[in-house]
Amino acid sequence: MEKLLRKGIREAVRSLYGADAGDDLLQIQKTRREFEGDFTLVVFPLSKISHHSPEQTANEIGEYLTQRIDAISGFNVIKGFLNLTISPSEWTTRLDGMHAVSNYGFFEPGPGAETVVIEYSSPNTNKPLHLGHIRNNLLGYSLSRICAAAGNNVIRTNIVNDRGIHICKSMLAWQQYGNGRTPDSEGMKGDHFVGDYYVLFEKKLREQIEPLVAAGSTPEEARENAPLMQEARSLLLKWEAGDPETVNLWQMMNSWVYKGFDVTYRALGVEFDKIYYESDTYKVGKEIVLHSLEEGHLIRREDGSVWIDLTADKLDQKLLLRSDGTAVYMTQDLGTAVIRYNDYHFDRHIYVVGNEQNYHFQVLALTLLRMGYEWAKGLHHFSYGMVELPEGKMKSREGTVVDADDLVTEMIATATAMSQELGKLGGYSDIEKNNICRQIGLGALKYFILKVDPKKNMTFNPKESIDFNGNTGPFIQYTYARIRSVLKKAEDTGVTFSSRKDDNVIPNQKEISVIKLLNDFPGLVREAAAELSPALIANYCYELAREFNQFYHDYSILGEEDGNLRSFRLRLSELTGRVLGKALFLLGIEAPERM
RNA sequence: GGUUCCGUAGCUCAGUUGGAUAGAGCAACAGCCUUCUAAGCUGUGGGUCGAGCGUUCGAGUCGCUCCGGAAUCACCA
Repeated sequence: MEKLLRKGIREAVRSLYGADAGDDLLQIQKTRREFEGDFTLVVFPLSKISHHSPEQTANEIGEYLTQRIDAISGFNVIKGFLNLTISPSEWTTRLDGMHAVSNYGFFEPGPGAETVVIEYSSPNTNKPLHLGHIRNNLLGYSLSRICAAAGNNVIRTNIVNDRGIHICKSMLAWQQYGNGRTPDSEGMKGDHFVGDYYVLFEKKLREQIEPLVAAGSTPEEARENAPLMQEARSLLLKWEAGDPETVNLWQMMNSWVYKGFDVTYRALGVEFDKIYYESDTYKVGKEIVLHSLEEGHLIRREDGSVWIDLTADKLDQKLLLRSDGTAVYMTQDLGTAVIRYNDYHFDRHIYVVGNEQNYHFQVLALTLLRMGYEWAKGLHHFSYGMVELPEGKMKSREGTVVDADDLVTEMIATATAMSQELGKLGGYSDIEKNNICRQIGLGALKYFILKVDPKKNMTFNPKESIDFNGNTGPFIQYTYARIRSVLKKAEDTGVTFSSRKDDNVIPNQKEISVIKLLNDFPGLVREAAAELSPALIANYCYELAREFNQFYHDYSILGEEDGNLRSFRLRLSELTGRVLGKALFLLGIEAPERM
């Protein structure tokens, strides 16, 4: 539609003023609600070409377009704004066209499609997932669907941080205080079980630190010298040396954690195509660093540590290998990136990681480039903001961390309670009810998180439960369910609707508003992929649902006597439902048939 | 201190490559179920877009300065 306008306006300018108008001069936007019209041309930039006043220019162009283009039925000019009205029959034609496309709004990967690797989740295996991880997982998963819908080949991947001193801490605590207990023996999820030992380690460590500080040590010294810390370090050395007993313990505890993570991932509805483990990739990272050192890209200091000097790029020197030869965080990320490139030859690699690591990813990409990996230009840090509580950051010390499993459980419980209170889902089996309430509770949570601009920090107030009314996931799900319900009733009562356009249907303003939004959907999918913004999709869902609900409220669909009009409204409703379903799909939100 | 990000209604958030009188939801108040699902629809009140200066026909949006908040600058991850 915009293309058509753009072409027409360019012709008008050429014919009227004998000049070519570049794209930057043709500013077309949707007409604001308070004015009459569908599309607005901002004429100010063109008055330089026309050498007439903005008003006169607008009138001349409007006149030209109305006469030459059938789809444009009228225009009005307010100041420098040319408001164009699209003829109602053009809208029914558009609806017909959209309705006929089977996978409307989604694009197949063409010959030139990019391969995009998306890394998200990236958990440590010493703690269960919390609200911060939920934001990460939901963003990553949604991005993967959006990028795929825009026609890219997407690989969803995860890097599990399964080694390092933090893992050794929970291992040590279990060794010393576990008495052979297991998640099974305690009836606990494995990640929570292991996480408790990590917390226990910190508690016992603090008990050891206190007397040392009282005896005159600085807190830093005391921490380093505490017996538990020493033991944790020696456990890490044993692990790196491949000590069988340590490795066995590590494998056993990690397997507990993975079992727990699987449950959480399944509950959240996220998936991966390929999972990498830091315990594999750090070795490759070390090789790459040593190789690059030989090639002269890096610096070896006297103590044996290896660094890269990025001061020329206004960054610092960065450690890549410790003096004892062991790997740091950066080392394994270098290795992971190289392995992934070898695995997939990606065009782009998107890291979904919090903004606290902005510096890290700047260094990562630059380092790989210095090492000669040109593809590192395709690395992109998708940096999202923290989830904060009203009091500020979540602190595990103060027990204010919002646990992922707990939150999901609560959301479903709230959905269930609300459903009961509203007297919904009569006649459904318990299994069906539970499934729908699960979809709604998760829909509320996911939408709540995804509607916010990813790069901003967001606030979550545990005391106020997430809304189910207004601009929420359930609102959109509800709109979808309503539409499905109408379509089901149509089917049950034998009302059919043709997919072909009827010329004599003149849509009303509400209907046109909905069609306009439906018309935006494919462009929106592309834009969301380009901007990497699930929030765009979420806000679109809301707008579409709201617009449809107004139409639904004001007009009858099945009760319409005029068969052509009824058929048109059914087509409109069906496509709206389809688009809402697809948009929710892009957010990783399920759409219930009834609620 | 350096770098990066954020600041919009009481609260949570939208606001397109700079366009018209800055929008939603929640909360508050007032209405609408005999009719396809009221988790809905309609209305009322609520704003110095952190502050100032600049760029321009036009600034919430771009630039500079300042104020406030966050992150980061580890032989942690």
